[in-house]
Amino acid sequence: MARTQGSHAGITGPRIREAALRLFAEHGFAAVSMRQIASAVGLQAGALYNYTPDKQALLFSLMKEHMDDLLGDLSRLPSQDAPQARLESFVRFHIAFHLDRPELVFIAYMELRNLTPENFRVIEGLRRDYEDALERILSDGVAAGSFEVADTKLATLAVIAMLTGVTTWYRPDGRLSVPEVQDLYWDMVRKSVSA
Amino acid sequence: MARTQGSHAGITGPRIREAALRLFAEHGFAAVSMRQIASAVGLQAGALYNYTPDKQALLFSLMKEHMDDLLGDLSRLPSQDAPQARLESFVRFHIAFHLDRPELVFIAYMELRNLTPENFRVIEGLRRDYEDALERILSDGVAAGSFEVADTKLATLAVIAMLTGVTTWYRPDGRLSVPEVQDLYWDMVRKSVSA
DNA sequence: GTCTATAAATCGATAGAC
DNA sequence: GTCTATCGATTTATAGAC
Repeated sequence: MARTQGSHAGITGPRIREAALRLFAEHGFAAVSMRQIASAVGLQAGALYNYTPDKQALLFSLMKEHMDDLLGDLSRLPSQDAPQARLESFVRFHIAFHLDRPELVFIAYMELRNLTPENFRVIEGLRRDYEDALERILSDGVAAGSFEVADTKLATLAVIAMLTGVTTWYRPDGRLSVPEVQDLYWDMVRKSVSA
Repeated sequence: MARTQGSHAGITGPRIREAALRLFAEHGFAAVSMRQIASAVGLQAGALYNYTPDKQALLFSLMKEHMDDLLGDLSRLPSQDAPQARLESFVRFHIAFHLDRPELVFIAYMELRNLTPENFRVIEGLRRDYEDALERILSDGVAAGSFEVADTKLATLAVIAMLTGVTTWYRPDGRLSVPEVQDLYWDMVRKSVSA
């Protein structure tokens, strides 16, 4: 089955998503026009609608794939270790994953309010699943006497907020390497939930 | 000097700022039109330009005032105490201040990219002043042997990120009171910088 | 100080040619 | 699959009456 002349299916789609990702992260979903996205890929605006039914679906698709990747990678972490080891794995994973895709992280947080209600519920549910995984580690650690945490739900949100904040300041050419950042954050998290 | 008929100077201005604040926080700066703001205050769009030269100045004004309030209140905290006491004051202050104005906090972080370059530099400088105040506390504590922090700059950003995250989940009618939240976060912060 | 009216530009999305 | 052209709505901001 030969491709139609001028067709770039399989390559144009991803390029559109990458351009949208970059532009949404830089200017915000509402501030970016379909014409801007098309221009960044070398297309006219109308051609975008061969790849997405509308602008909203493009945003949702980016966020959904991001959350699926996050939960997919998370599920591959060792889950039989002691709570302290699982917490360390979580901390190092969270930092590495988020530093690897700062634009997606930014969008997944900043553009929640630009999702339609039903799309919002989907993303919010996935986010909740992720939080629950960390809370489970903390609860197990408290039950085992490894951690001393007065409120596991609050501690979960506090740790995630602390770790995710790394994307706001980390620069690859900066003072610290990723492993150094992981070590420093792990040290703080470890102490914050210790007895 | 009698006021012109129909004039509401001194009351309309603040009402416009409050409406803009609420709408920006809910939908984002770029997604809110001057007509929406005017409508929320019972005006036509043109009337807004008696109070702000343009939409950008309205956003900047909200963010600038917020940062000035933050630094003003911060400067009134006791600064002669021991590092541990100063850190506790900072943590409790940060939480109380931010929970008291979640919409401004949200905007001051989310809409940075919608500021013009010169306006961005102003806000970024004030934010840096605030971070420096916390880093000073941590550095003093390390020098005094009260804290054990491997990297005071990273610890500063980590603590601020953790604390500011409270605005994303706290609800006044929720499970925890503000003092309870302050206690829980202070416990985690205290341990995270301890020896 | 607020209004109506409007300028000038841009928006998302669609239709139809190729 | 991409193009040109366009619809209809909306945008910021301004001009001028009152």
